[in-house]
Amino acid sequence: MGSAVTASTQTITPFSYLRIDKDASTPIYQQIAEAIGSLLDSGVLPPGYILPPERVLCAQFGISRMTLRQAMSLLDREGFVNSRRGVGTAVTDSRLRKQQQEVRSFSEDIRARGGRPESRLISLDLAIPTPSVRDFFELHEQQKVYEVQRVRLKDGEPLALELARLPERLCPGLERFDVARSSLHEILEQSYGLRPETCNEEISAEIPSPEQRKLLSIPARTAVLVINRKIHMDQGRPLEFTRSVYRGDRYTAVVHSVRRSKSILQATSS
Amino acid sequence: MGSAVTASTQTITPFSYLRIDKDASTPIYQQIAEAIGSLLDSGVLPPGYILPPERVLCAQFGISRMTLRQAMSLLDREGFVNSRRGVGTAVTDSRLRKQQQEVRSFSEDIRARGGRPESRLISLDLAIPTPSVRDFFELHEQQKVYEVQRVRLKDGEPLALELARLPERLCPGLERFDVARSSLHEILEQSYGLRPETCNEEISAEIPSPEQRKLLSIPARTAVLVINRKIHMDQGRPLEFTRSVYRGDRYTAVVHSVRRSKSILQATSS
DNA sequence: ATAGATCGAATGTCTAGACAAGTAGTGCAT
DNA sequence: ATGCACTACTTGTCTAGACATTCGATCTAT
Repeated sequence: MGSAVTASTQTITPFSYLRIDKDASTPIYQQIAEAIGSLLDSGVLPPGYILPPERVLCAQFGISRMTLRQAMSLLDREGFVNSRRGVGTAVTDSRLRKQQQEVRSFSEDIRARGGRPESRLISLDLAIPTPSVRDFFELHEQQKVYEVQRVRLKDGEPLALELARLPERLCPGLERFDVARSSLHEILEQSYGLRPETCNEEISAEIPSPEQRKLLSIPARTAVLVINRKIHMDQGRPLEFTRSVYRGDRYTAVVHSVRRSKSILQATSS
Repeated sequence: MGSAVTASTQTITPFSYLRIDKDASTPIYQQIAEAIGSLLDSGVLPPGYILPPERVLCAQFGISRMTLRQAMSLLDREGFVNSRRGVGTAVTDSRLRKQQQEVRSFSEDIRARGGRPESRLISLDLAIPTPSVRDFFELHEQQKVYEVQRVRLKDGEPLALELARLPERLCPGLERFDVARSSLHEILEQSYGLRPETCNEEISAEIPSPEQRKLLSIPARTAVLVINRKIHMDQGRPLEFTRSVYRGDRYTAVVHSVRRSKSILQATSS
């Protein structure tokens, strides 16, 4: 407050009240990114608002410019702000946040939609995989996969039919767990140390089979949304291959995408 | 070659042959990111390969470490490499590239799938929008929107029925263009300077109506994939609201997602 | 053999500057 | 009034260091 950084009058901005702890274990740039990020997130600053210049912020925080720019880089990367050389750094509209599409399990998905997820186990087998499944898992002739078939419910109502396949090699003894009660992904992470990293989904529309119709209580003249998802782990190792059949009248897949940013390699565009 | 950076023997790596131009207009860190990126992309270095330490690369390129780290940051952000403190920087499996889901027009989508996109214009009207459409575009009572209805074809076969809505205010005189021949997105960008930035899609499965069945020549017992896409521009301004109906037997939506990275604000998780 | 201390090497963070390059406005000359 | 040079201010790029933190291997004492 009383510090005379420059002799001129200091404009009071919302940034004047942010404080950082230089001795904390979390790095300064992260503290600043979080502080400014939450300032933007709370809606205190309207979209288009021009932030104070970097040098002013540096002086206020008492840090070097490169450190501040590291924080700004984080904010820019996630779409909180938008810098233009020679002009300044402006607050971006919150609808424009560049969040990556996230890998979500059924449970996480339903909870994110404000529902209560449940499962009913239909079968849990150890089986010889079909060729396409074996290909995906890169297995030998004899290696088996777990096939977990469940009815998935949202708020007590049947929503989807799910067939998850996992290689036995990665999670031996899976049948000992109660896959109906706890989330399959929680079991994989906590008991086997397996973490999904990337996911590729193929979404298509189909007419339900009589069996699907019965298991999901699908009314007449209703289609189903079929999602085939392939999940990989950190070094690209295949983890899960799941086919989910959702009631078309109760479920909608949501995809968020952004404009192609100038990539390092823009070979794919013709 | 002849430079004696250190007295010890220099290991020859593929990086030894990369050259940069310090006087070029493109920044050094970007040149280096591109050079190393293309090296990784060409598959010269296998996944898991440990790059030379930063300080070695700095010496080879004759640049400062912060500059090299800026290049590495780019590569890391796009998933080309993976750094671990105390260990080193390793090449990531190419299947693990963290590409953002991209905004694609129908034409771009079909071309990316290796097909030839075409259009047949059904109607182009200037109409009073429905409440939900008006809400999205933030329009007043009297303001109108263009409604462009087209049959979209892939390799000459009807694939989708598309109803695109655009506010008249943004693209007055749109009817003068040949929206059947050229891509709507190209017209918007080149003639009106309108560029899509983000896109939100809701994908659902439905039973086709008799009219849809006729226009798309949909066979019996086939569902349709319905995609509602809302496109925004740079400051979050709404640009386009489109409803597309795809033949379920010919089209599959593809979604790529990644594990939630440690975000600046991780408030959403309960 | 095994557990623990040590140490070298690697990335992570940060500093205090410098110059480059783009933008928008000021003010002058026409 | 109009066009143009100039200037102040902004972000972008880069340097040459410093110390911190983490990991893995080696060495040592038990």
